[in-house]
Amino acid sequence: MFSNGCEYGIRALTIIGRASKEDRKVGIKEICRLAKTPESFTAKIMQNLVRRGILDSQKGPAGGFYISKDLDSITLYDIVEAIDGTGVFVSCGLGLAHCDASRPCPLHDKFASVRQELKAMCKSNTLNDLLSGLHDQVYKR
Amino acid sequence: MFSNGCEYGIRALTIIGRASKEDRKVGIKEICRLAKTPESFTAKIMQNLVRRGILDSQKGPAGGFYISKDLDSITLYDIVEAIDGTGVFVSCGLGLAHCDASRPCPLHDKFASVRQELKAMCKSNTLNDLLSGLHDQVYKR
DNA sequence: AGAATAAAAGACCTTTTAGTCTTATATTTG
DNA sequence: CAAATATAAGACTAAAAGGTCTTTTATTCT
Repeated sequence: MFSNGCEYGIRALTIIGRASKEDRKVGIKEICRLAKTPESFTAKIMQNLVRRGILDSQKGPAGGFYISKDLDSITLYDIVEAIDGTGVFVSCGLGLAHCDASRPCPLHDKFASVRQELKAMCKSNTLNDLLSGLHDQVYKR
Repeated sequence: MFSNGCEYGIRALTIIGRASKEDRKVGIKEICRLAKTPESFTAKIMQNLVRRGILDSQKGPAGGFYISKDLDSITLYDIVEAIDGTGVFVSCGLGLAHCDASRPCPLHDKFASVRQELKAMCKSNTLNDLLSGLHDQVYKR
């Protein structure tokens, strides 16, 4: 459904979000240790999210990643869009470039409603919502 | 959502299914011309589906692909499973190997219901159902 | 039987995704 | 200012997905 990078990104953001609630910055090593994600790859994803304004970072000692925005203002949709784009929310189930209500593929209506529910779910869940489901050992292997 | 190969496979099957209703076999060239899919790649997918018993084929002149099963007995789920496997129907939204109701990831419940709707949709739609939405120029570019 | 036709098989190539590693840059602290 | 620390940037490598091409095998038709 989502790319590996996107899954890693979401997991990492929950770790950072939790720390941010305690006004703590988190280094990439700690993020990846807790999120169980590959370090260099995750770092690259984080940098992309910083550029897109979802995340903040500070270099140097006592630096790390943190979130300055309201955790309720960052939706799952925002995160997925930033990493994977909107394809999963809008593309035709049969991969057609020109599939819409006026020229529907055989799957159009049925697929559209699934996509719609996915989209609604992602729009209605914020990073803060995810934190309530994040107990200490969630990402244990 | 589905792989390219899976999308091609579904499109190709609608072409073959329609022909099978008229007791016609279809060659790979005609299938790909109508389904707008790449020929060699589609052929490979068809061969996989033949091996898995979803599709039948006959070599030689006047040969081609056809479906001998009841078109109502082949669900979208069967097709997706044959080509992409069951991953999309069962995997954790955050990519965790051990995510379930007893040890849920922060997204588990919300994601499970989307996945569930996708699964239900795929199980309840048969190849025959798709044919009613297939008018002549559906896969026109 | 021989020629033509069509799928089967599998080697091969290309592109994208996934992931690593090295070097540079910024920040803090002593 | 120097040393240490941490992110930024980007070149690089590996693996998977996507796709092509050639050869073989089965079937039909003359």
